[in-house]
Amino acid sequence: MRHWGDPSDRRGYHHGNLKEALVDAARRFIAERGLLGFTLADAAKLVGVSPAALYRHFRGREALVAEVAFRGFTSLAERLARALSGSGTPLERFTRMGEAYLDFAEKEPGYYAAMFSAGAAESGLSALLNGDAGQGGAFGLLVDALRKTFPDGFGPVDPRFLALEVWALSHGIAMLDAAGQLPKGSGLPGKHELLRAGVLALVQGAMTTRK
Amino acid sequence: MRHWGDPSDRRGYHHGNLKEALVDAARRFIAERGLLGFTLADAAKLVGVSPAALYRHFRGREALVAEVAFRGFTSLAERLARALSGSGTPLERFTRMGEAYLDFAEKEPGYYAAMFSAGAAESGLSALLNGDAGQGGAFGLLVDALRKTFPDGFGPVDPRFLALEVWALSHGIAMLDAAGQLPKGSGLPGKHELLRAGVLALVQGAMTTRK
DNA sequence: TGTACATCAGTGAACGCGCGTTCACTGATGTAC
DNA sequence: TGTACATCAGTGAACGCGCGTTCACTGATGTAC
Repeated sequence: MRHWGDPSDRRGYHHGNLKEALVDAARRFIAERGLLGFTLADAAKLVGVSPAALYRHFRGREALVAEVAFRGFTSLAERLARALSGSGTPLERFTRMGEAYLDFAEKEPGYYAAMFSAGAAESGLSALLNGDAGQGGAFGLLVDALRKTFPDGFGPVDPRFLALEVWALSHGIAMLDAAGQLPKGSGLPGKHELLRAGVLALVQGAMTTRK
Repeated sequence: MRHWGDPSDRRGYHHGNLKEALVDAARRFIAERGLLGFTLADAAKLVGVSPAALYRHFRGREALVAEVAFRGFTSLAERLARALSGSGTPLERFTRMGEAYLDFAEKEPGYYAAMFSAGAAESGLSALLNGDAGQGGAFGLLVDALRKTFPDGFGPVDPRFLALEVWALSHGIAMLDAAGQLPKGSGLPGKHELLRAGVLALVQGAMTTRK
């Protein structure tokens, strides 16, 4: 079986799938070495192409990273939607969505780093985040999920406010985990339980808030 | 008044306070341009010294960044401790501690970025985080604060577990805010209210958890 | 108090390196007739 | 079907740059006698 991104993919002079292969290589290098450690030269070499070939498909390094981030947001939204549309009670599905988020951050650190890098917010990617669920926006998806999971609402609390809290907690756990700053072997439950219990507490806290 | 870090500080051939000035310059540059954008050459120039002078005080770039991170942890722990030892009810002081955390992340992005950079966990700095409160560990401080603020405990929930949740939420809010990914002008309350309400919900959630 | 000397914080020039990017080019592909 | 030609995805060599780091050095400081 042949894999894109492998130098042996080359079908002669034309690669045939260079753009995809470059995005894939970038994602992998960012995952391995971080956004700092990723270089165009390495990506080109991995793909089996000269460094200059990249410029047929991207304006430059920044554009390539932005493309990785873009695909990351798309992929994340897909996974969250899939987790949410599974079987079980609404609360179970909502919980599974949280797990899917942490899994994504852990298994796709390349995507995740690109998505939340310094320049990501400026390059119009935030629309992907804050867009409606129908437009594939991950945040909109979360808000919708909250509305469906808890149809009675949260009293005076705006679902978007609650969604922000859930997201911030998820993001914080994911970042601390990625940085190796969650205590290991302390006898404490792991990150998934951390998120599950935290989300439950946030939701319950919102529901018991009365004007 | 003269400031360290200003080229005019030079008292002739010997700087007199070069180490401090370099750490300060590094912190400022990291704040302005991020960890990627910070260079030793810029720091040396700002301080008014040749790039080579740095090597009298640090083994290299990495060591300088580690020193910035070290001071960041120390400074954060001090501020948290100060916020906690103020006036008011325990809950008020605990809330103020959360605000101090967010303020630190916002006002000292140089420290914060260095503290939570990729290499920070490996360089023994995690001890500063996870150490006891008596040793100045910020996390230990948080655990202690929870114990004192809620002397009745949290039923079956380990205070360290709750502290992790609070910290992850704080960190997540701070990171999203720094990346410009918290929605602005949406009519939603700001980050401080986000943290206050979130922490309250987490604490209440823990208190109402019964085996 | 004055002098010799050890110490050490600085200089400044240079280094090797690897980066992102450019350029004129060439080989492959697809289409018109 | 065969040929001419436009298109365009690749090459490969080179670029300028700025980085972190080194080196032999020099000037200032402090101490012993």
